[in-house]
Amino acid sequence: MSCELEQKLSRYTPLSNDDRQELRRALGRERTIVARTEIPAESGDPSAVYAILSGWACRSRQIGDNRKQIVSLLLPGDLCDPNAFLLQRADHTISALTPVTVARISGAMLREVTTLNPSLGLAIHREGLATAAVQREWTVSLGCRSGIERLAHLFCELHCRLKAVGLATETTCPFPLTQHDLARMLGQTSVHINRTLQELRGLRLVSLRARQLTIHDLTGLAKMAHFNPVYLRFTAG
Amino acid sequence: MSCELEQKLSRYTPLSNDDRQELRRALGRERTIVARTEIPAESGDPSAVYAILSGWACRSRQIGDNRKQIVSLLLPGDLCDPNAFLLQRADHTISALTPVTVARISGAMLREVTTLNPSLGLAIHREGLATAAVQREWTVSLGCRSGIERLAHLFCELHCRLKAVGLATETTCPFPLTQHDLARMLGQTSVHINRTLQELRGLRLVSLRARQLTIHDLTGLAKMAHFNPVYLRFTAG
DNA sequence: CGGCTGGTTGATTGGTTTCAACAAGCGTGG
DNA sequence: CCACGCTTGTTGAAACCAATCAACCAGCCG
Repeated sequence: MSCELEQKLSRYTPLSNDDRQELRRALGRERTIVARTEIPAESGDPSAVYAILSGWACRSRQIGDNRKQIVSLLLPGDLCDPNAFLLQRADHTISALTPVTVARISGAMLREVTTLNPSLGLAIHREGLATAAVQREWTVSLGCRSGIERLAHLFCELHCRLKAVGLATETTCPFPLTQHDLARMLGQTSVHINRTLQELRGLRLVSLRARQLTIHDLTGLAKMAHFNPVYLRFTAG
Repeated sequence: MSCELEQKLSRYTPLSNDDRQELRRALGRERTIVARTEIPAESGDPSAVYAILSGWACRSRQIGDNRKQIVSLLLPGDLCDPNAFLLQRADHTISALTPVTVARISGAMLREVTTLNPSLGLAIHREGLATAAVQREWTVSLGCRSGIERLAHLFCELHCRLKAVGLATETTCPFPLTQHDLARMLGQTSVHINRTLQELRGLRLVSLRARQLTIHDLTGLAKMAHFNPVYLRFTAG
């Protein structure tokens, strides 16, 4: 169970040993990206995807000269289609927030594996649905959650996603994002993120120190965030 | 060219007469939904999708008792997967904003048609990519565009999408949304939408009367909105 | 040590919400 | 037919949340 992708996909539908072996076979060309640099588009194969093996990355979009919005976070076990940005290379980038390792899955390999192993195909399809649901939920957060609710919701989402791939305990998870990153994700300034963070700490809900998030009251946090994990589509277990 | 879906898909990749015929064959069970009511989930076939034949609909998400966010708009020619909300029926609904007619495409039919007609498969795949890009762009708008920029961007997006299916002229398009709808889309109150709308009119960029949008200065509007249509993935023509 | 990044704090400004009232359009029923 | 209610749009004043600007602190690393 070394591979987070394998672990995550098995949370969408049960995978046999054969499925798991095929998945490993599909992973090619591993590469490392240094923190705070852009992950270059895969030239040649427009239907290839990257699997994030370790580290955190993000999709972001620049508006004008001094505005930048992080539109999604990519965690270990996530799939990202760089083809989605082939057409818009000018203004949409995927970049590493920490040191990141990725493995390429070619379009041909993807088709081969998903037709030979329907369970894998189903799991990958559900992964796509979950990704879309996360994106919608970010829209909801930005559209109608208050500052403190947004932050609470993000913490719930990330804790849940990381726990699904074995990278979080019941109460803690790694949290390499800076307050500036959080600000660009949640549509606020880092100054205000800072104050909101203090408020959450004051309410004894979470604390964030030394790149680690500790959740003191998950129920309270979820309630404040109006967080309902069903949209992430993980099955129990 | 009566069907908007056909017209839209042909904007992603050229379609042969056979492709078009197959697409028509795939459309089943047409049904009508009255304005301001929910479109019920398709029970039974979780991989079936709906094609919007006419009218405007939206996906929306309720938070608490009095907050509601419209997360996406569904226009004629759009596909929507009601399976995406099977798992979260409680809090995510698709509802008609105007009278709407939809046609069901069963999961089996979808697979059959896309394997027999690769061009159709490609076009539908690209449609999915474009939908995801639109969702990301809404995230960007809510995250870092000002009130007036958001409204300008939405107008550009909708005009472009409607023009792609032949429902808009160079300068006008139907616009059945109320200011309250706009507010729930753009994360603001209808009062503020009202004032922003007046500002856009004052700048001679657009006017909105009698359920019709008139764009007086598309270049100016796009500039104000930081609108770049490439993300919609329509090919020229 | 110096310089850098990331975090913290305070004072001020400003964009939006909220609340409240009112006008216009429209379909319905007395 | 007009009255009535309902939805949609419009306007003003006050309150508030978050941005801005600016300064400062802590930790880290070359």
